[in-house]
Amino acid sequence: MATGKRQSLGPADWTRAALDALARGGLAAVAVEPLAKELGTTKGSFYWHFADRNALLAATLKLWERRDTERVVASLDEAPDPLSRLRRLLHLAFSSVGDGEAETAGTVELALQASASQPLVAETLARVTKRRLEVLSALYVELGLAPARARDRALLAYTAYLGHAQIAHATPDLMPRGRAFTTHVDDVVKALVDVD
Amino acid sequence: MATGKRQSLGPADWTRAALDALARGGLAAVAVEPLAKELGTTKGSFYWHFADRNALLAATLKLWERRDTERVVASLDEAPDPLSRLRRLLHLAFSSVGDGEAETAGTVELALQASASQPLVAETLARVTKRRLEVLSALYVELGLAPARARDRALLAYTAYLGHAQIAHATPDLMPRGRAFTTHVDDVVKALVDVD
DNA sequence: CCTCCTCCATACGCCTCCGTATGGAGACTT
DNA sequence: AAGTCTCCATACGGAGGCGTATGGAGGAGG
Repeated sequence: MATGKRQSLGPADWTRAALDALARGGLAAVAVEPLAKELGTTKGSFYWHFADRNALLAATLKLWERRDTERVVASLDEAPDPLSRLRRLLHLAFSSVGDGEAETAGTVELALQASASQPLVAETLARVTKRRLEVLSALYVELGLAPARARDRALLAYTAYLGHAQIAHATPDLMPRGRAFTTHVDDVVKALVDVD
Repeated sequence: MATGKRQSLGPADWTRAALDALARGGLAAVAVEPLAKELGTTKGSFYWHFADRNALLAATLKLWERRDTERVVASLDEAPDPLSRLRRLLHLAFSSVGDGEAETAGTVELALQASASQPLVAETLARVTKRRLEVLSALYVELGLAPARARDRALLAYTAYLGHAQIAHATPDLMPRGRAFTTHVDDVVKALVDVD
């Protein structure tokens, strides 16, 4: 009977905090003692629920991957024709990355991308990226492209998204703002959808 | 040995080693004691030539930026017409990033991109990115695009390059190999050059 | 030869993080 | 009420990094 309102912490609290820290400060920020301080507790609590830091990392990555998968399949509906779906998907992805100041989306992904030397990170990143590429590729196939070319275009679209997120995060001053941002996204989507 | 005839180390040796370490292990690898061990010396040497770690970082970033600038202006010649130049530039950039195993180019850039929280890093990264975008933008203008659209296309090309490098570095298994890689790059260049 | 000045080695204190050991404070059972 | 189990606090040892202090080794100059 653990559900309900317990005042004591569970593993879920730690993974949630770790995911937050990961988004804010990268992989290095997923550290036991700082997280403990942030949660108002001590390491004693952590090492009760987890074997070591790596176990927390694994759980955190799992949580992120699960959320991401849900998000992907969720956004896959809406709009019947493939062209609209692709447009909508790209537009959402590129817009969410960060106009102005709100930089909520994609920061975890960038943090992981930066720490791909860690095997655990590399694995989950590979899985997620693979899945996204498959989704994109399928959409291009629906648009009438041959599988090989569809995969190329999917890769281009995804790399563009990645770099877009990268710029928006690292050097946001070089990203157009407000109206210019909107037109830029429109232009990008147009270029990526256009399959001559 | 190579440069002068001094067997004692100078600041240049440290910055070169630091740049290497930066490419290999990211910003965290630019650490005094590990570098000292690698150079076969101790911290005593380092703190004679530099005030602190931050000074080394500044010098290292400066070195990279200088090299990068030279590389950019050097690759800007060759080929008379703008379309050939753009093609050549993009092809070079995307190809150098890492077919197969050789991952020499762009790793420093990715390391910096990952550590943009550091103000020093953010500054130099912004300068370099800005300059590259200007070069690309100018090329698109030469191709006949209006300045605003040229800048959008330049940003798209650069973000695609960034993401391309990102994928090649973090999840190289998802990048086509050999012949497929070549055709992919061709396809990408074609899509980026095409300005309908 | 002696001295000074450059360059580096060694040793130290401080900090942050990891992981372990151990001793409770509560709650829950019997 | 006593025992037991869950969860956490505290204390400890170790590793690795930063920066400082201090003492040479060795050549340049007098």
